[in-house]
Amino acid sequence: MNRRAARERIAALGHPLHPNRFPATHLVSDVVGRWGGSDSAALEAEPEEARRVALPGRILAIRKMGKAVFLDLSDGLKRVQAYVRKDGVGDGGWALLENLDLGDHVGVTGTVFRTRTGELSVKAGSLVFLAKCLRPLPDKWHGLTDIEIKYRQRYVDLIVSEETRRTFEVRARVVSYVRRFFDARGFLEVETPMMQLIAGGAAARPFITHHNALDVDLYLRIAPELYLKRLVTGGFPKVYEINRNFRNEGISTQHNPEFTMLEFYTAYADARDQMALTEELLAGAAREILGTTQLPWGEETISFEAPFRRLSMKDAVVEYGRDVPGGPIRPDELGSLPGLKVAAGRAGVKYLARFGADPGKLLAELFETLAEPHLLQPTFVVDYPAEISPLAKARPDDPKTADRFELFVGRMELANGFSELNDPDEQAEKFRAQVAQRAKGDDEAMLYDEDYVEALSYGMPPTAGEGVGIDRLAMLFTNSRSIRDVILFPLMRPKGTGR
RNA sequence: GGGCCGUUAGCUCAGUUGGUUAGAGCAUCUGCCUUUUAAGCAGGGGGUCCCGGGUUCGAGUCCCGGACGGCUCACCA
Repeated sequence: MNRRAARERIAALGHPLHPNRFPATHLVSDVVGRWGGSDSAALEAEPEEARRVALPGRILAIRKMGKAVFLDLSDGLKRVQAYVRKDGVGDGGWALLENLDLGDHVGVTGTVFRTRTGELSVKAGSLVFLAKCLRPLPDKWHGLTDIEIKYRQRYVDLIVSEETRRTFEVRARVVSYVRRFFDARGFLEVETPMMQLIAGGAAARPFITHHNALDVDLYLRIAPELYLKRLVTGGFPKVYEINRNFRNEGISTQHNPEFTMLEFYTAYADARDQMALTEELLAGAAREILGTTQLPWGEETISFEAPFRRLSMKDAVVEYGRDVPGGPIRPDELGSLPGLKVAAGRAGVKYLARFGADPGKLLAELFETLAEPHLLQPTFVVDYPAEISPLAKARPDDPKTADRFELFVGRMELANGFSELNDPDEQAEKFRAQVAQRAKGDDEAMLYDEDYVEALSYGMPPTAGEGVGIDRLAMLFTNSRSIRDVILFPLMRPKGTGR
C-alpha cells in the first residue's frame, strides 16, 4: 500500500503517472559502452556538453545520503548510477525523489562523470517520473532464490538477474548463429506443419487436438522429419527448420513438453557428412558466441574442439561395462540375443522382460545404462541397431546396423542423425513392423504414414538428416543444469491444481 | 506414478530434549547525514510458523492426512 500511496503523492506533485515517452539520448548500456572505459581525467577532458545525457532506467538501488542520493539505474542489461543532489534537481525533483521506490522507472538528465571512488555516474540536473513499480522487488542481496517464481514470473527474474538475462541472450545468439550457418551453406529455411494427421518422425506420445470445421483429430507434431524429407523429394536438396516439437511425456531437467528442435537435411550426403557438418556448426558457434571451444560445465569443462570422438554403440557398452558386477561385458556377448540377455542381467538393466525379445532394444538399453552417464565430452555414438531405427538406412556392409549416429554431450543426447531410408518398399515394411509393435502395446511405436511412403516412391535422392535439441544446446552454452533455465516460460503445473 | 527433501515477517534464513510474549539481516516507516555503492547511525511497525486433524497440561517443534515446490527414478530429446 505504501507504493500506491507514494504514487498518489507523485500524482499530487503534478507528475503524469504514465507518460507516453521520454526523449532519451542514451540507454544505460550506451552510457557504459561510451564512457565505461574512460577514467576520471579522460571524462573531465571532454566538454560538459558532450557528456550530457537524457537517460531512462529502472531503479535497482537507492542510497540516501541526506540531501544527496545515489540511484542505480538499469536498462535490464547494464547498470549505472545517478547522483542526485537537492541543489541539483530543485525542490520539485527532490519531492519526487522522496516518493520513489525500488523498481520505479525514471528519466535523468545530466552529465556523465566519475565520483571520487571512481564510479561512473550521471550528475542529475533534472529528474522525471516514468512508471511506478507497485510490487516489491526480490531481496537486493540474495536476489530471486524461489525457483518457482523464477519460472512462473520470468519478468521478475529478468528484472533482477543479469545472469538470466545473459542466458537468454546467449540462447538467441545460438539460434541466430545456426540460421546464418545454414543460410551461408545454401540451406533453405522452411516451416512444416505443427498440426499433423499422423504424428510421425520419432517415437513419442503426441498431444492431440481437434479441428472443428473438418471434424478431424490432429496431433501436435513430435518431429518435422517426414515433412522435411517430402521437401527433399520435392527438389529442395538442403533444407532446415528450427521450431517447436511437442511430446506428451514427463517433465524433467532435460525435458519440457514443448521444445525447440533444429532439423536439417542434406541431399547426396550420408551420416558421416552430417557428423562433420555438426562438428563445424558446434565448434563454430562456441567460438563465435563464447569466444572459446572450452565450455565450463559445473566443475568440469567440455571441449567443443573438432573432431569429436566416434564410438560404436557396442564399443561403448564394452568400454563402460568393464566394472559390471559379475564380470566385464564382452564383445562376443553383444552379437546374440542370449548373450545380450546375460550381459543385461549383469549390468542390472531395468525392465529386462520388456526388451528381452528384441536384441536392438536390449543393446540400446545396455548403452543407456552403462555408457550414456559417462559421455561428458562430445561423442558421436555410431552403429545403432536397425530395429530401433525405422526411418534410417542400413550400413552398406551390414543390414542389421543402421547408418545412424547420436551425439552425446554433457551426458545428454544432443543430436540424432542418419542416412535416410529412401527405399519406399523397405520403408513400408518397417512401418508395418512398427504397427505390429504398436498392436502389442508399444504406444510409442510409429504409425503407418501412407503418403510418406508414396512420396518416397517418387524417388528421394540419397540424403542424410539430423535433429539437434536447441534447448539442450543452450544449456551447454550457458552452463545451465536445467532445461527450465533456458526456456523463458517453461511448462509449470497450474497453481492450485493437485496431483 | 514411486522415493527423498523443503514450506517460519515482504525477501533470505535461525529457532535447542515439546515449555514465558517466535528471532536476526535486508526491505518498510520515522529522525540525522550533499561523492555513496550490500552506504552508515538511532528508533518504530510488521507473523494464519503452508492447510486440516491428532497426541499432550502445553506443538513452529512429535504423529496422521492434504496442498505446493525442488531433486531423483521410470517414459523421453
